[in-house]
Amino acid sequence: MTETRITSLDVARLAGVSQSAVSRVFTPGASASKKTVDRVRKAAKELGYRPNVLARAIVSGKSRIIGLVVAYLENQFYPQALEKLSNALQQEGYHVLIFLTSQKHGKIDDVVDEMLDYQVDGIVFASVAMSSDIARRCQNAGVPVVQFNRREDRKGIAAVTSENFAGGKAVAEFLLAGDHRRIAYIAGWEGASTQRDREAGFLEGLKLANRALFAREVGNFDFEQAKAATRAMFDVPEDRRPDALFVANDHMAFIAMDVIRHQLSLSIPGEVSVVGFDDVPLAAWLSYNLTTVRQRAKQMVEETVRALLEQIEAIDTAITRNIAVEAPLIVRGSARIPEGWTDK
Amino acid sequence: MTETRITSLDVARLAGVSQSAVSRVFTPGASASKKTVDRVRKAAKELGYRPNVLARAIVSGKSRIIGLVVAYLENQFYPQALEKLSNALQQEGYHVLIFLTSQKHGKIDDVVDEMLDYQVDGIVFASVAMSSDIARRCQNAGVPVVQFNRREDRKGIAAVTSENFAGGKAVAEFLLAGDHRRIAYIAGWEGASTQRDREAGFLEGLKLANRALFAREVGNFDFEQAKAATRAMFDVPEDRRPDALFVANDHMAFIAMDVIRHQLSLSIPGEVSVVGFDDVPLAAWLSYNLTTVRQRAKQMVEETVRALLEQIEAIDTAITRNIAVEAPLIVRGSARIPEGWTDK
DNA sequence: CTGAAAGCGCTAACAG
DNA sequence: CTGTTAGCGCTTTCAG
Repeated sequence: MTETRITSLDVARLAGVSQSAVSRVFTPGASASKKTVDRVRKAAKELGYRPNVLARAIVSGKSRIIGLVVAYLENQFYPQALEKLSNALQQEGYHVLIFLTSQKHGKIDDVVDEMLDYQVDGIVFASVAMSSDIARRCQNAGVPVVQFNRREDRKGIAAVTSENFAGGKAVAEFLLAGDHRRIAYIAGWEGASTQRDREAGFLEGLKLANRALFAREVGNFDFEQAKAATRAMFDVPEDRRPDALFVANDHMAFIAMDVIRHQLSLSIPGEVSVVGFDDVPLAAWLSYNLTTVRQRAKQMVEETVRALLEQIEAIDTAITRNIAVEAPLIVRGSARIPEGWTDK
Repeated sequence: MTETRITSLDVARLAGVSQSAVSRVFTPGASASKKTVDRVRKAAKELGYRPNVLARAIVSGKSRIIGLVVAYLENQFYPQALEKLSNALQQEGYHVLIFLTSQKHGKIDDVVDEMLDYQVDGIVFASVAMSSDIARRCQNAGVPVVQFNRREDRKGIAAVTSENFAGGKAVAEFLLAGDHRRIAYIAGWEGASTQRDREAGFLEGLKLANRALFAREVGNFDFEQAKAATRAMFDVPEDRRPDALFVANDHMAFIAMDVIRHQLSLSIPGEVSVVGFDDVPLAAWLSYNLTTVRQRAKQMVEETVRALLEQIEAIDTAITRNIAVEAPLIVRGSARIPEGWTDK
């Protein structure tokens, strides 16, 4: 076996045409006579030739690689989104260079440099905080950026999220309708727009009914912290214990449920109603059967890809904008269902 | 803002040296006087220069990209492994081009072509069936391959797995020691070596005690199929119902537990003991608290990276071999614990 | 439509 | 150690 790379020149020789003819045949916006095309294709197949993407990238400036930065895959929402995103981009002829990174500050700057080194055609930041410096660097390099599941107030970066505010508000309305008296909230990382928007919507919903939050803890989207937060909130005398809990995402809601049920032996939804946010597959499993707000991952991904390609192929007018996908409340069994409640 | 790429030539001019001097400074096996290095580095920093990885790849033949093919991310074991793998490779200066693909036959062939197009330095196949054709194509292209969590009997491809046979056997011993009478098994996809090895070890364990399997169904590592399999197995008169169940992986074990507990109202481990395989994070959560065999993802990843780099940097003798990582039984609460049982 | 020629940005001999 | 000189495999003018 050869181990030698077959080049367009090899094909050209076999087909009896020039090397540039071969190039044209394999270039989308080509122009070649049917005769040439046929001969080249035949020779190419015979040799098993495939254009060298790297060489093409270097000269055309388009690598057809999209950089993807994800902070952590523990929360089931991200693997799921990653899977969809990868498939959608592959569909469009792009490939995904993946970077998993902690939120650590220096780290992410390095990551951006490394992506730029590969001349990625675009970058998706999934739920990672972005310094304005990063945005600037990407812009300088002419690389489109879109944020997935987090938005920045700062203008100029496209972002795709759910309607987090509306989702949070809907949870408040649902809990209120269920006649809950002591409504509590476990927050995610307060630097995250998702967290802020969900909480703001939730509080707005309470406020419209002239009600205030009964208790609040911060779980930081982290497993251990959410566990501690739940214990702090519920391991108290009964009269100070919440009867309803909204958790900023499903991942934390699960551990909250575990603590409430298995460590404190309280019944859900009998003594405590729990509502989450995301609707990851696990939420539907019978052990949790979690009432939650659904993030439509598929739509979010579609919008992300659209926003990205729009910028990449932009003749000029790529309007960077924030897109929010509708997020419906999915009623299951972890929270008391108000009498006569019907899903919309 | 410029938008123009800074090249080594720009740096050379500013530093007052030749272009190749710049190249040398940025090439690991370089040789340049301290003076040159300093001047180049300074000029580079001033311009914000970074070598173009693609150009480097094309001429050096090394892209420092590793292709990763994963079948599905639903099973928590894979996101977890992916995260570790990505980090480990980044540590070594490699980057991961990720391909998520169904097992569909044509698909994976295309994927390999696409990776080869990018001149990946190596490929990791995580739990995907490999045709011998694929192996050959990679070998032809001189691209090292290692399989993660699946091995092929065919020689010539390195593979990293757990000690699946021993793990399965340990489960049998544990269940036997727990005095279970009707021991059942839910299998994964029968084309997978992991499935075969786990089952073979399990059966061997039973056989050594002169016992046979009481019932067997196939779950194919699939959520819905595992659900159906569990129902078929347990929704029967009590005298035909197993009192112990080994499931080929945690992912299926969870749904089995849900069906047993919440649909059939049987108690675990009171009426049925359940044991899984993988020890994904969810297994430790209180709702499941699953006794299972641990796959040491960290070690598996380390071995994978080692095997890969060994082949990539191979002077010549890269012995392709199968590596099996020890897989200990983790005793939790989903299966009756034999009296006097102590973890080793 | 086609071939010749000029690069893309970089590494790797090769003489000094 | 350094600069000069060839390329790597491909796209893209530019004349025909």
